[in-house]
Amino acid sequence: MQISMKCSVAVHCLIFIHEASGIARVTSKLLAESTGSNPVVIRSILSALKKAGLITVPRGTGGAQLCADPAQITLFQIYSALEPNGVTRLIGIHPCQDRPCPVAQNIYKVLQKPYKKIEDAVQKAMESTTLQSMIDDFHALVQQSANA
Amino acid sequence: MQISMKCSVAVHCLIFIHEASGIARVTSKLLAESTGSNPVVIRSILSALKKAGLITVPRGTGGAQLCADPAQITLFQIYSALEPNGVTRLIGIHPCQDRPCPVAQNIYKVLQKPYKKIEDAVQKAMESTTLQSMIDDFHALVQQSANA
DNA sequence: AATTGATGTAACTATTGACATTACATCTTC
DNA sequence: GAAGATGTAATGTCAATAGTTACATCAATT
Repeated sequence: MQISMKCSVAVHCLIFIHEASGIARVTSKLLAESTGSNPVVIRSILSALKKAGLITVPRGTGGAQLCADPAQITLFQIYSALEPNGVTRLIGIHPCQDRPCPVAQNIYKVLQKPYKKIEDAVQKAMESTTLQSMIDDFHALVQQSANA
Repeated sequence: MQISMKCSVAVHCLIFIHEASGIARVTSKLLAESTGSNPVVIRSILSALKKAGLITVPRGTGGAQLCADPAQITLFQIYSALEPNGVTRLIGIHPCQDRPCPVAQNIYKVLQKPYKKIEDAVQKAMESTTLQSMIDDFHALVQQSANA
């Protein structure tokens, strides 16, 4: 399993919501068209972001809005909102502890240290990226293509 | 997709091969029993490790052996041997570049920087773990349970 | 209050990928 | 040549992901 596309879609939605703020009412249908996804999929992602306290989604009328400072929202927060077990689920160890082999009985513990190192590295990398930095990059890219 | 169990099985095999060196002839059947996996799966893993120059597997007779210093074999080498696109495949971005929305057209580029950061972090974490360090941890664990 | 358009969810389907298994050709040693 | 091992293609199985349909609920407008 990978860092699912849900994560990239979520970032997409958050940037969209930020850019549309005060301009348009952002509905799941609109986001579905922009992301090439499905309104139901979008709603489930927005629901997760909502539970994490990153956005508000008024019921009935729609119109999602950020409810936190983009500079304070990290990629790790976004990812964690979507994936219950977070970084842990990125890694799998084959089950074999019941085997009569000493390697089999200890491989799990042997792998724990290096795998934890990887998880921590991923978390740190995600925490070092904020929504604001991605919005800034987005603006720079739009500016570039406007000049071309 | 995740760092597949192939990777943990591969480490399992390499430790097994190291420990059995000079004691027993390590066949895919033996490794399958120890890992709780299947001889064919083991053979495909050994084949990848062989191509990466980490082990030798004599045809016909079997008896895999390390052909590199465990202190020089990193987890990243092991993982890269198994997964063709390495760390890149850990991450997915939804396809939407053909959409008429500026966010859709730029989201791929916006995500490249943070995702590259994650990949680099994973690679570094993997490179900092050697087979030797895992073998050492394994020995310590065996020693512990012998004392208990 | 009826209509419209939106969200919140459950349920189902389709697809993909990982792993397991079968089968068989090939190779080495005895 | 027989036995046992590897190399590999082909198939089966299962879980996870994404897409879709359906419908209850809600808020604003008329």
